[in-house]
Amino acid sequence: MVMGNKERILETAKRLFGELGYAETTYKRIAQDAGIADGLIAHHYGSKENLFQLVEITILTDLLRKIDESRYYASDGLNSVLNFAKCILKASTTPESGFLTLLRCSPFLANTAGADNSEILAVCSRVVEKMLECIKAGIEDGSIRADLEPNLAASVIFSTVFGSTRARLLASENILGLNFSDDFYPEILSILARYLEPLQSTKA
Amino acid sequence: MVMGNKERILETAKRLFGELGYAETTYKRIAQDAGIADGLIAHHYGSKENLFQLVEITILTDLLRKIDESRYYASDGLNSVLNFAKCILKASTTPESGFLTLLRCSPFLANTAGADNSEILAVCSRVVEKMLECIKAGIEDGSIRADLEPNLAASVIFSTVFGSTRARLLASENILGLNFSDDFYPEILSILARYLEPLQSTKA
Amino acid sequence: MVMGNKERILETAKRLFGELGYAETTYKRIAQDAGIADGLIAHHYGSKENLFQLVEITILTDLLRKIDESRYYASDGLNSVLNFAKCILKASTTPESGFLTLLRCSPFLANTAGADNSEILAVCSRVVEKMLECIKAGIEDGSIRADLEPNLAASVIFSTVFGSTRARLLASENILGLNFSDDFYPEILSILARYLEPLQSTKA
Amino acid sequence: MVMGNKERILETAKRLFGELGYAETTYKRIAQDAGIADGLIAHHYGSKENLFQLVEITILTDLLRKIDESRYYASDGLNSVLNFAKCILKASTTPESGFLTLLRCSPFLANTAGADNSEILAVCSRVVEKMLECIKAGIEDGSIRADLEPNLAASVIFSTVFGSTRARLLASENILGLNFSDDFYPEILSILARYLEPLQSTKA
DNA sequence: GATGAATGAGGCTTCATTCAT
DNA sequence: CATGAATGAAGCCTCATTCAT
Repeated sequence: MVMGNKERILETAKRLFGELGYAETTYKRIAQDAGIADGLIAHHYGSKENLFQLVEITILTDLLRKIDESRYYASDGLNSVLNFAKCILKASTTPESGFLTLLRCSPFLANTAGADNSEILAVCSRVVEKMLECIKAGIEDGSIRADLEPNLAASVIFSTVFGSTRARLLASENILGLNFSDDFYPEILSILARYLEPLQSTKA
Repeated sequence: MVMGNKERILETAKRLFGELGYAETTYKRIAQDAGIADGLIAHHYGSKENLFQLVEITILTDLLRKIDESRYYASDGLNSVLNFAKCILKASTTPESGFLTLLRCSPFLANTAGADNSEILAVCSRVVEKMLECIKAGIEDGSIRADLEPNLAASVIFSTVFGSTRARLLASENILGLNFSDDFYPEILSILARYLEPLQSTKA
Repeated sequence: MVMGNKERILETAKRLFGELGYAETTYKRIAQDAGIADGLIAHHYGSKENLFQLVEITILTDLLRKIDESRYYASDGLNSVLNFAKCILKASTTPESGFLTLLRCSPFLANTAGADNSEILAVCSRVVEKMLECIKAGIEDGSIRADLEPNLAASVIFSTVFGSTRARLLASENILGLNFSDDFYPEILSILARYLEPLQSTKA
Repeated sequence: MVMGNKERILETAKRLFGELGYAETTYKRIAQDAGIADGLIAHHYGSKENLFQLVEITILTDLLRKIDESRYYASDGLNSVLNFAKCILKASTTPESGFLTLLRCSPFLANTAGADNSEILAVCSRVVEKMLECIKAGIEDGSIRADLEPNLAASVIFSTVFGSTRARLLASENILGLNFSDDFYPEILSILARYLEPLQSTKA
């Protein structure tokens, strides 16, 4: 199937926002990389801010779908949380997912002052709520320890997962002396598992 | 003591880079906020990129000093690692520290393509190495479990700590539905402690 | 035929570089005189330096064409050299030729340090080589005295011809007490002719 | 003798105007090269334009003195003209003379529009008049052919001499394919001599 | 005399956006 | 839908010049 110009612009923008950041991704650059005329971008998407938001929403929506799929394979609440985390970690290693854009240009950080983020925030909220659901289900079914406050746990999980993807990105750009080996993500997941699981001592 | 213009520019820039990000922090804005003429910035600091790097280095160096101080109070390797983490978490709640700038404009993300980051990276490396020292000392003195690979542990710690500061920042900007309560940072610290400590079962 | 904006910019720049020199020919001035917006200059020509080089090349190329034409009317080598000189002298009295720009902003003198002149120099070299051809042809056909070293002769001819156009320009700007009468260029040509011709004594 | 700051500024400026041209010779650059503070230039010389004019006048006055000296050695009018030319050619090969500045920043071409050149022009006029004197003396004493119109002859001489110094400069900057050998200036002088001398045939 | 901080105008250039074709 | 010329605001930076010390 041939990709239409409109879609090609979106794909190119998704990649460039991730590689260059919001400010350095220009209309001209997008047009060049997509092989179309400057004006066509505005023609299809209006403003740069608008295009950016659409990119973010697309990425988040795709991620959300993946997360939903992953739940299907989870045997209990704990596993649905861990699968959730795995989805995010996997996206961070999949260039086409556009996850890089999320990291570089967090909707919160990249946009021009005063822009209307409400749409993006709505999708973000859905992600958060889905996580809360998973946690609560885990507490319910006994796979997650009952003394956890769901909101706090969600905060911990998101910060740990996104923190590790971001750290890995920085390391991959050759910045710190640290090597992020293949053990890194598994280590993060095991920490999360230990954090969520009921105390093992009782099992022994 | 009265602050000279040169220092005032640096302070203003530190704040603005944190609040607005690199791209939206303009000469004009800095000059207005500092109450001086546009040209003075270039006079004292050469270029925007240069000023930015100086800001980052200042922040990182201050942080490094705090970390060194914190080690004085640590009884063993484990505690020096945890104090290290506490220093970073504390900086994230101290506006004057400029930590916000670090989060928004990671040296890795903010600068224009092709800039020379070597100086900043040198300071970053010192932070990383200091952490590695702490971990190794802990393994040596038995306060940290011996089966940990120091590099992997450092990766985990940095990603967890910076991830949590970043998540808290995003939440503080009212972005997610999550409330980051006062329990959040303690929770992060306790997770790290559990991750590093030798297995408790022997104590029982 | 209506002149497009792109061409109008080039024409305006050609004139202004000649009248004001490189440094004082500003984007704003070009835009005003051409009746277009500042940004259009960069849009069409990239940079001021680039525009300047294009102007120079255009002028030199036009001159080269005239020189080629003039050769058609030359009966022998000597005449082709003299026609060559006449072409340059004529250009210096033809405002549209842009010759003034050549005098004011010699490629050698006007550009900012470190610019890439190679293209201009290539055209210059073609002018020089064409002159050498003419001289050698004249020596061959006996119309130019055989004891002349072609390189030296070319140096003399160029310095004399360009020197006279430059002196005339300065005088025309009312600078010296000297009046450059209509006899001036003919006098220069006759000096060149005497310099090149075989000794007349043989004719007598 | 130690050079005072004021004099050092003048010397440095003389050199830099020659090397860089008017526009690219900045206060900062002069101050750096002279090893003094920025503000001192304005303190001593007022404006850049003023400093430039002083430089030019200094150069021209020095040249005028040399020309006067050369006349002392001339046996007749023709020789005084040729010595005059020799003085100029010699200055063009003497860096300290500042002649380069005359070539690069002809008073006529370099200054900002609307500047008051009257002082420089006065010195220029003295140079021109001195040349006219020499020519007339030569006609008077029979060493220069009587049918020459003095003004025209002066124009020819100046344009030829300055033209050759300028061409040599361009060549020395490696610009054309032409090599300006040591024969060049002698050739120019011999052409001038032939131009001025009474017809030799009568002597034979 | 000497310093160098400070000013502010202006230069080149980039860029999102508009619009005629 | 598509092009790319055109706009003009704004950004970074340079620079001559002033001035307090």
